[in-house]
This record gives sequence, structure tokens and C-alpha cells, in this order.
Amino acid sequence: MAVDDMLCFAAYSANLAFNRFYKPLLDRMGLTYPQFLAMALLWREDEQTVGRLGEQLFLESNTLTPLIKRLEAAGLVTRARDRADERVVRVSLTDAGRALAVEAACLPQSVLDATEMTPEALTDLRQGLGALRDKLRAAQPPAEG
Amino acid sequence: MAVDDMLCFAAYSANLAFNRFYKPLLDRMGLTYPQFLAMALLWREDEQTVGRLGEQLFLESNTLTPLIKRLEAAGLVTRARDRADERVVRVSLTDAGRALAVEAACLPQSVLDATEMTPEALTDLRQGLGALRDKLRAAQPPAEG
DNA sequence: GGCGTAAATATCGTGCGCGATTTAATCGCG
DNA sequence: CGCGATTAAATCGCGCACGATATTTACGCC
Repeated sequence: MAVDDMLCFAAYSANLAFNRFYKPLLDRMGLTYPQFLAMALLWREDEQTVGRLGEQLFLESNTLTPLIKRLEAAGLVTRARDRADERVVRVSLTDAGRALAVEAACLPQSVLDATEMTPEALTDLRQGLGALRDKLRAAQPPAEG
Repeated sequence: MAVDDMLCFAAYSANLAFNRFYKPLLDRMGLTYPQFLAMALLWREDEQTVGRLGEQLFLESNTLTPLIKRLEAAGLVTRARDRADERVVRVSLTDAGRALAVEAACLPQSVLDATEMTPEALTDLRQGLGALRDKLRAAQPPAEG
């Protein structure tokens, strides 16, 4: 069982590579990679709850709460309890947060430029990964054997 | 730019899913996911240096040194300075570390079982991810303009 | 209305990743 | 041999990811 033959390692190392590839670009925007993903959700639809962001990112409040607080500290979002249900926290973009969307627009393109792979190959990869992720999530916690 | 359309998010979330899928299995072995990857390298070839492990895992000593020290504390490996070059640290399996290889052998198979994807599809995915990772690593740090 | 339960978020401790720096050993070149 | 430059690990601080738990609010049912 060579590490190179393991699909999990391919996912692991590709994820590391994405982080490193994006880092110089995100640094200029003052964002980390997970922060960028959260912002991308808000750029699509403003004023989402912590839980809803978590569903889409596959994260929970233990990870998201501090991340969002850092976005708030950076002046990119605001956090406000829902008045109808005070358990819920709604996250909204500030003007500065919205403005970042423009700068971020070039990011996906830079992957295309860097990889020299066809758009079809990248789409296949994306869909394959999505299907794999969903299968892994749906799988019973692997039994004792 | 929907998050679901981003290849980087597919890699990110698939990697999270792998972590979570493996966790119950690795917990029983007392390993974390990155520790498992390092052990897998040692099961293939014992007595490797920190640097060599890092090359294969795409990690550096700032990440690997504490990880390996935890493996050492768990009694799975030993660390020893190379006598010919005292800068180098060689990591070797203990009997307990070698013994874990048997338990770990079932892990890759459990992915096959869980995903219900054909071995061909999984191989394609693994190779595509490897190629993508290598392209991202080779890419110039994406320029300003 | 009152109370047990469930739900949404927050808090805390541990182990990665990683940029930046440090320490220690080796190498290169005169 | 001597000394600056390079190399291999280690150290440190920060931000995720996550299990476990706490806190606060809402809901169900009597």
C-alpha cells in the first residue's frame, strides 16, 4: 500500500496544493482560504445564518464561530441575532466585504491558467470529487470488521 | 461563482470527508490522519529521514517534527540523529509501529466498499488529482495583474 | 404558565499546516 | 585550517477542524 496509490492521499495533497496556490492571492485580500470560502457563500447570498453556512461548507459552529468573528474583526461582515429566534445568528456583508468580491473574481480563472488541463477534465474532477465526498458522508461509520 | 462550482472547494470538502470517514478507524489505532500517512510511508520503507518523509507528504519540519514526536511518545517510532550527519534525524518503526500495519491494511478497501464507485473511476480520480496537484505546485505564484 | 427537551451557537483543548525564525551541523572556497 | 554560506531540524504563533461540553433560546405537552 504505497501512499501514492491512496486516493485519500491524493485528496489530501491536492487540498494542500490548493491552499498554497491561493495563499499569495488571498494574503493580498487579507483572507484565509476557509474565510474565502465563507465569503464566497455570502457573495452569492447575503445574510445567512451560521448553521446555513455550515451546511454548505460541511462545518459546524465550533469551527465557524471563531472564523466569522475574525471576519467581523476585519470589518468584512456583521453578526446579529435574529430577532424572531434569538438562538440564530445572521451573518451579513459590510460594504468592505462586498467590495472584496471584485478582487476575488479572478481566483477561479487563475486555476484554469495554472493547470493547463481542459475545462472538461477539471469539471470531471470536480464532479467526481463531489460524488466521492457525498458517498463518504453517506457511508455507515465503517464497521469493526 | 458558486462554491459548489469551485474545484478547490471540491478538493477541500472531499478531504474533510476522508478525514471524517477514516477517523473512527484510526481512533482505534490511536492515530490521526496525518500520522497514518506518515506511518504508511514507514511501513513501505523503514528508517527514513524527516526531510524524506516531508518530500513525500509535501510537508516540512515545522509540521512533521511535532507529529513525529507524538508518534514517538506513543511508542510507534524512534528518532535518532544520523551519526554520519548529525543534522539529519532518522525515524524508525518500533515493533508496535510495525504491528499497526496489519490493522491498517483494511483501510483502503473500506473506501472502495463505501463509495460504490468503480475501481476505474477511483483510479481516474486519483490520477487526475495527482496531476492537478503537480500542476498547482509547478505554477508560478500567480501574478498580480 | 411550567417544565423537560430540542435546537443554535459558543467555548475549550488538541493536533495539524505554515510563515518566520532559530539552532546546529556541514560544505565550499580560499 | 578558517569562516561565511548552506542545509536539516526544531521552535513559535496563528488559524483552522473537531470532539466534548456549555449556554441560551425556543418548543411541546400537560
